[in-house]
Amino acid sequence: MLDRKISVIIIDDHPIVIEGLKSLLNGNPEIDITGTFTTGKEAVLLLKKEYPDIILLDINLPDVNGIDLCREIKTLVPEAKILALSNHTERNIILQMLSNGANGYLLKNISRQELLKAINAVRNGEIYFSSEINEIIAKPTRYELQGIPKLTKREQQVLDLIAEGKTTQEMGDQLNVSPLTIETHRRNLHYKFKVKNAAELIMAATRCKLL
Amino acid sequence: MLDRKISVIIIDDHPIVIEGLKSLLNGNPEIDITGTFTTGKEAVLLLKKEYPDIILLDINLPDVNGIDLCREIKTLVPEAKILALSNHTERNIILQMLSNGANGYLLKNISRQELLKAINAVRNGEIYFSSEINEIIAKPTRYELQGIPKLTKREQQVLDLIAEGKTTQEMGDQLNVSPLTIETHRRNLHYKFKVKNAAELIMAATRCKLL
DNA sequence: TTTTTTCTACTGGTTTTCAGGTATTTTAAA
DNA sequence: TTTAAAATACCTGAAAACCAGTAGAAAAAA
Repeated sequence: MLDRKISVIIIDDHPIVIEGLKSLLNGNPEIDITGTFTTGKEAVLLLKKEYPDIILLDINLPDVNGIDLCREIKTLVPEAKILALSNHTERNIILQMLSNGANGYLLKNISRQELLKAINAVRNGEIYFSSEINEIIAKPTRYELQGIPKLTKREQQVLDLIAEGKTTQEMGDQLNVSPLTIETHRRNLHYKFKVKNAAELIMAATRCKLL
Repeated sequence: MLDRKISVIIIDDHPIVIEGLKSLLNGNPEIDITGTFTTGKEAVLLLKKEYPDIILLDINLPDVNGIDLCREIKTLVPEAKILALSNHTERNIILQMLSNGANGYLLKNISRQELLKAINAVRNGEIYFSSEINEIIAKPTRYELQGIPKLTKREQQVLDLIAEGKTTQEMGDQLNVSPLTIETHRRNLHYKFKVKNAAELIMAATRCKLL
């Protein structure tokens, strides 16, 4: 490891977070922060020229979705280790980041010690989670286990209108289809969410963040 | 202003944020960070001895609610200016902070320039909001304007059961009252939330965080 | 204690949803 | 291009929800 420093780049739109990470890492002589970016585009441009060891990646970016960006970065520089950095504690977001190639997931309340531990872990090819994240992954709720139903465009439209309190008749008028068609979509929504009426449907959809 | 430096204390449970704020403010010779705290209790203890000019206060703290803490701090050191620092963009949280004595509200994506601007503004007795916050305050949504309905115990019970997908009949059995009574409660819920069916009711109640 | 609110229950309606179907056309995938 | 999925449309009967008004008893607040 004494051949060269660990190069780290930071992608986060919050100046506070960038400065904070710099400050937490700067004390360490092995680490060299080679770039900080506030947008996904900027970061991607640099990655076409430079190849960092570690990428600290925020999920909430102004220009692109961090989850998609993760995949893009992994294809661009597959050997770089990506550490997701976020306040999101939703199980499926964490899993999506992993499936898109992240090597670890950290919450923003992380300490200097744990940050360094995480960086070392992913350098050694391990997958690292901060302790809260470990628990979230280990304890899926009933809804998370049953998965998020995949809705068609029409079904999503109908779902949105149901949430607005529209009646089947009104929805038919608005979408220019027969109310009988709307009833079919409604029935399919009930089936997909395993619920038996509109109230329960809205609850289920809300939990799945589909509303 | 040349008599002494502006003393600032920071209350935030994220090391990254504390380091970030320090780093953003340290360059300024007029500012002196006299303390950083990761819990509300620690901060309150210090405030009984020292009186800072500016308090940068996070709303999400592990031990206490930042909104309550704001009031406590304001009673303890009324002359100190409190700048709330948070990612919350919900209108009523912002207003609660103000009503509890905050002198400004900043989002955590703030830049160094704006942070300094905010500190100067509150020092001069102004109330400061970052631009996004200004917009949120200026544009209340329909729900925010109409306020949160006050429900009776029974109504809340019925609402919960509706959210579980229970029918009027089932609710009557479960609460040992006539289904006709449940219908009355249902009707009153619709009236209070200004909605016309169960789906809309669940949406409205969810927005009001009553579910 | 008086007043108000809450909970309860009823009548008599109308409207909407729900749960079975069937079937054609359009769109997307293999 | 064949196949599969999605969207469309229609039907019926039963169940549930919704509306509008009334009104007594119990509980809480003034």
